[in-house]
Amino acid sequence: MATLKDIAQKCGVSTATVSYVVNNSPRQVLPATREKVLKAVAELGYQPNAYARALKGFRTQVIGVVFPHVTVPLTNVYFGPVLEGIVAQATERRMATMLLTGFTWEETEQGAEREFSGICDGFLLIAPRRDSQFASDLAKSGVPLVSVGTQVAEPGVSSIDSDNRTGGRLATEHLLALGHRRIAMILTGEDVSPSNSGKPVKHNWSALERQHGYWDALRAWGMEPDPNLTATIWHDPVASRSSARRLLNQRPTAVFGCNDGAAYRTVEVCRESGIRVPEDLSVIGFDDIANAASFDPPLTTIRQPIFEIGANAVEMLCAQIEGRAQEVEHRLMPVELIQRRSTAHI
Amino acid sequence: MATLKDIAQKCGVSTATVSYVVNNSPRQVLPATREKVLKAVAELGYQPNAYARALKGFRTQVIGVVFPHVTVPLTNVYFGPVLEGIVAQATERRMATMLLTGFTWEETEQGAEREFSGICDGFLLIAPRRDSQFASDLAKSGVPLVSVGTQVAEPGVSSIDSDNRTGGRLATEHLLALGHRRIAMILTGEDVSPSNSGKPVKHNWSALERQHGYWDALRAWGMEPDPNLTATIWHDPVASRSSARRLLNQRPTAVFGCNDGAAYRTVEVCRESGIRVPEDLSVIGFDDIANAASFDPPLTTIRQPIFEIGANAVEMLCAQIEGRAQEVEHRLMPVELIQRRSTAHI
DNA sequence: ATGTAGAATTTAATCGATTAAATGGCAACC
DNA sequence: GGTTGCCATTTAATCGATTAAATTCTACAT
Repeated sequence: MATLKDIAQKCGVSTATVSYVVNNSPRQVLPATREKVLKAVAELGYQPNAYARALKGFRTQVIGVVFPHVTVPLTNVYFGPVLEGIVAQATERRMATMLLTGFTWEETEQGAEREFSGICDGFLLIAPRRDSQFASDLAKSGVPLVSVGTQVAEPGVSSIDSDNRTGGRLATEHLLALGHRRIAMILTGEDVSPSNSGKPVKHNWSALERQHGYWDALRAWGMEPDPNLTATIWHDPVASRSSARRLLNQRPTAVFGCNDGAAYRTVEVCRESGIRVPEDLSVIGFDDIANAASFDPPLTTIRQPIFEIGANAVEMLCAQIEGRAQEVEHRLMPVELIQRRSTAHI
Repeated sequence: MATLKDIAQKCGVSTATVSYVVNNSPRQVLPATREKVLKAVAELGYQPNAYARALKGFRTQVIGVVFPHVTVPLTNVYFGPVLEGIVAQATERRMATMLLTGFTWEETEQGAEREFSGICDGFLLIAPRRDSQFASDLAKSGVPLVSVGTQVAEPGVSSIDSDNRTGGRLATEHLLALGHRRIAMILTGEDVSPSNSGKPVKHNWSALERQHGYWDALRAWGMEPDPNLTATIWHDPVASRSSARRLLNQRPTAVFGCNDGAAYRTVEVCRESGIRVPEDLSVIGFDDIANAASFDPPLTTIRQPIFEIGANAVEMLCAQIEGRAQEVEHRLMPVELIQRRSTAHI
């Protein structure tokens, strides 16, 4: 690899002069000299060393995306489009995206901090939950940081998410307007398998927000949420099914799944039990993932702008990186009811 | 951010000593000194500056994945799992994955080279075609590089791919064994829209390899490929459909789609034209993407181990990076016929 | 007391850039 | 001729690490 020095030697000038030419510095450089240097640069295929530059405090043009690989694989219906949005927006700004991940959340945080903290101009945190040591550390050291999909506990960390609470309300109001009164909700969470039954369930932040919206709607219609009409499912398919079945035994007339996957699994359980959707039970989801429209029946759901969330996250992060001083911001992206055929009048 | 110097000052030792402790150098360091340094490191939350280290020739533990964003979006059925495999294997090796992309292939190559060439220990190239300036440049400068899914034209560049030619043969033999004789093939390519009709079609490397396998099988059965039984489709859905229709007018009894998407689109065109699959026409795909089994009808296809391709690519790249000297290697991953219901005896 | 081996630590060069400050050269003006 | 001022260029410090070489210190034998 050719260095500044090589160019300088070849041209018989100092490295400073070469640097001025290469960086288009406002310094005066004789046109003849500039010419000579540019020629040598082209000939030797010189590329400035990114590390040396970064050492002098330049931006590296790299965004770190921190996420746990196990719970949120890339092909995930949520994470995939978010990453698409991130990469598209980063590309637009000529930045690269670095994926920082581990097989558990703890490993992810440690790895990101230990190995790569110096390399990125800023970080996007796709944390499944509110508590994050990494977020606290970064926030304290003033490194630009935006949390995606979760408002982390650490104050002072900006975040972006869809307006889950409004979405939860919209979904529930839709069911209420269709005449439903016994409306159940299915949450998702972690570590709730039977083997772990003692410990408290750790729900995803977004699921809890959506539940708040669900409660809001019920209360606005003068109803109090019935704890028996809420169930949690998780990655274990067997346990999830039995949990769903238990819920259906409570005879709800409608189910609000906190995401399309949960809704779809409910539909599957219904099919096995001979419950028709939407005739016997209305089901509404959340997300409007790519194939929600081709479900059988096509799924009524709340659409959230997943791609735009990723793009906005990059935009917010760049604002921080470039020091366009900002208050802490919790940006909420609008959601929208998409009516299809899995919900019907009672 | 705390630096080596800060630690050194706090402990009243030189930076060299701190460096030795931090790096567990074989140098002798008094246990008391070591203790003192480690304590300061913990207290100040010191992290070595990755750039300074890299400048001294250390590995950065970053793999660059170079791909054009437009043609191969992340949620793509092929690219998604490949990237999964890459990230999983990289994570296993405590490396990070940097996504280097642009909106066109040219932009991608320029960007990767211009901005980030110094940052990565090596590169994975997911090039859609054989000719790549970037690959040539990297190969010449000796930067570790593995091409994924394409054998680039530049000699000396290792590659990994599934055994497309064997797969093409397997698919065709399957159809021949079912009694089919008029077997059509659908390729995919770029820049073949009507507005671009003058220029030659640029087919994907993998599609062409599969076509070779198709020819191999036909010839082994004493048949000469009929050019009228080959069509190309591309991103433009309208033009693609008319191309598929033209092909069907040639009355094949079976169609080999060079990937599952192509096969599926053929099935759709058949449905519109009242052609039943597999009764009137057998259709076989390639890839075995995640939902090939839930197609209607479930798609017979050639499975390629997409995830493992990504993982193997990282392994090959790391071998290069670590100097475990290798010949140039073109690794071919095994493929497998998956029989489902879209193909039938004539 | 002196010399010396070996352990512990420090000094200083280095990686490849950037950039403030110093320098050199040249023309214009009194 | 000598001074001034400006332009072009170079010198040298700097970023934060690593590490060969130099140095200091300790302990022990003679």
